[in-house]
Amino acid sequence: MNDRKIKILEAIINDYIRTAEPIGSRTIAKRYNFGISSATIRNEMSDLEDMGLIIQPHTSSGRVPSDLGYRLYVDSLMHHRPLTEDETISLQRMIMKHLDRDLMREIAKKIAYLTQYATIVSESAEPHAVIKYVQLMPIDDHSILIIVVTEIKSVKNKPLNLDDPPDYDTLAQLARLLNAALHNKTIKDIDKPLISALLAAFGPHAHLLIPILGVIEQALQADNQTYTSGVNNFLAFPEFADPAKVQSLLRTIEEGKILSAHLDEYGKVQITIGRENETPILQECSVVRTAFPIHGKRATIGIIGPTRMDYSQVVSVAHAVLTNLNAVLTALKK
Amino acid sequence: MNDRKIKILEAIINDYIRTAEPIGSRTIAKRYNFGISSATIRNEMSDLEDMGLIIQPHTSSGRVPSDLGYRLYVDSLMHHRPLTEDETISLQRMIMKHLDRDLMREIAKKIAYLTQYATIVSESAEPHAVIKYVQLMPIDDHSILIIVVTEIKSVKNKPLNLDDPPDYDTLAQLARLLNAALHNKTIKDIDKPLISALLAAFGPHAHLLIPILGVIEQALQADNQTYTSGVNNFLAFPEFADPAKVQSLLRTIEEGKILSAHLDEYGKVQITIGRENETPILQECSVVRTAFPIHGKRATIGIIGPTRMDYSQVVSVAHAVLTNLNAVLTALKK
DNA sequence: TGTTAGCACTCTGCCTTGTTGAGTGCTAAT
DNA sequence: ATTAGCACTCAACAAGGCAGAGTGCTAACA
Repeated sequence: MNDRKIKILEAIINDYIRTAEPIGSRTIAKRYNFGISSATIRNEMSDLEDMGLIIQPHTSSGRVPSDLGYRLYVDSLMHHRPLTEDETISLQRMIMKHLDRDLMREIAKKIAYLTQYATIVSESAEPHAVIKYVQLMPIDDHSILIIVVTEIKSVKNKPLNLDDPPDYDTLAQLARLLNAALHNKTIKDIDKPLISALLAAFGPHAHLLIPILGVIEQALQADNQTYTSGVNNFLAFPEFADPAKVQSLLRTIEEGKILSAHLDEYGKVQITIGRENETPILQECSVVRTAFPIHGKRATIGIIGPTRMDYSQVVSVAHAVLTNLNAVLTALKK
Repeated sequence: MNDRKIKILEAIINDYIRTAEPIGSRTIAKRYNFGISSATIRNEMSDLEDMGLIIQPHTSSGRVPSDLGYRLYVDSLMHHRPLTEDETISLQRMIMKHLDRDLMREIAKKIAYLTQYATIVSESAEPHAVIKYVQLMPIDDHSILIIVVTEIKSVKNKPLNLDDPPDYDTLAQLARLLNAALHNKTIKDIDKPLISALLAAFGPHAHLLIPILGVIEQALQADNQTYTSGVNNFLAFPEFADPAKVQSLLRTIEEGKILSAHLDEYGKVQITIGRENETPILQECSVVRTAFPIHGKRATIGIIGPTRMDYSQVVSVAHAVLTNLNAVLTALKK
């Protein structure tokens, strides 16, 4: 594996990412001034093919990078390509504007716009989320509001209609009981003995406990809000000319299967290329995934394109989102 | 316009909805036993074409319904086709299960599943929404929670970090001030004089007012949550074999332009066919729209397919959703 | 007068065939 | 080790030809 082979492989990958056409030896000889003839390149390409890094779709065509080729490129050849200043500013503005409203949706939009690939962003509860605080308060003569605060800034509430709701002070008393019992508990900690104890403590208001526990469960549950943007881009890729393929891909995306493979680490960017994906239709795609914590929840980003995706750009955009989010969040904490 | 023409038009529309292939006179003569020959049908078809109800894509092909033809069909010929019992039960279960969680998303899914057409469901604030109740409460030593209840069951809340938050009683006092000033007010009623008055009343806690008003504004704002399902179905329609067309359609759907034409009446089902739509790409589609009030908000449904869509089925499904929602909601009110 | 059989004509879709061009592998010369 | 040259392969495209579905028109018929 000499330096020349690397150069040729890079040339093939770069050109193929742009054109989606198999690259021939003559094309490389002309486009790049490596100072070697097409015949030499042919020989090197033959070697690269033996190594499994490139593939010949049919006997007399140019070469196309293989999954393994992309893997090598992604792991050691690829360059980082930072966003322009304008892009960065616009990204930061968007984050600040939507920090507590529609952030996931807007991130999906932004990434799809920047990369021109389909993007999924999903927000779900931390699996180890704990209850911070429960509050009950009267809304009007016939209803009360149940409020559950899980992690800092993550709040769930639900109104409850009652014929004869307890008064303010009674509700405060009940809330005190709940907080004493449930503070820093996870969903698993709420077991039968605990519920029995609470029922007893609630006394004449025991009937309130079930809806309250329901809201708590909802608040702790992973409810997996998912936002998608830019799926239309798939229709422009020649490798997805077959409508049946796109249809099955869109269905897979809609079902949210892309983000099911769980990332453990926050802030890392993970790439799965072609066959490395488990879902059949995704084996013709590459997925760039990353995750970050926000508002006590866990957000996951997935960017999906053909294996011929512009990894360098996509990874740069993903990093940009992570770092700028971080910057805004830490700036706010001060 | 005799009875026989109607029959023939219906035959053409029904067959074309199924097959997407132009229908010839011989086909009709064979498939339907109207007791007339293909030549007679040809004459009638020629008349129908003169009336603008059907179209001949090219000189020697069968006929295809025109937008006008579909309009006639939809307005006077179409039959209602009720859901099966199983479908109704499953629909009702879904509604009850998701009544206060992900209802819009699930409705979109359900309709897309039942009709096999792309479905958009969007939820937005009523333009005349009023403030019902504002509440402030402490979360912990460094933050308070702002809660705004707009219509019954529509609640918005936001935590606010503070160095030195007021205590429980002070907050209650401030909330009382807010409620006195804002009860049953709309966003437009919150003008400068009102804000000045509140600022004065808040005294040393005036700095809390701005974030509070921000949350109120957010609660009253139309935030237009939109859910989409079943877009992949478009790829199966032969009239959308052109990827560029589908791409532009998907983009239009993603941008949420489908529901921009506002329906005034709740509970009505409105159909726009082909050229009746304003958006260019939608002129090859038909859109079935309806709206209903829920949780004090306004929900809008849009079902999109080719002009050759199965109107009868789509309209029936739309009605089914409306009536079953109504049934569940009124049942709960008791 | 409305209906129908028959015929000539038209147009699309599909299949076949031939041609072009890009690309390869191999061999022999440098 | 590199390169020029050559024979070979294969996809993509265009051109031609055929089959089939469908029409409009005319003439015959009830």
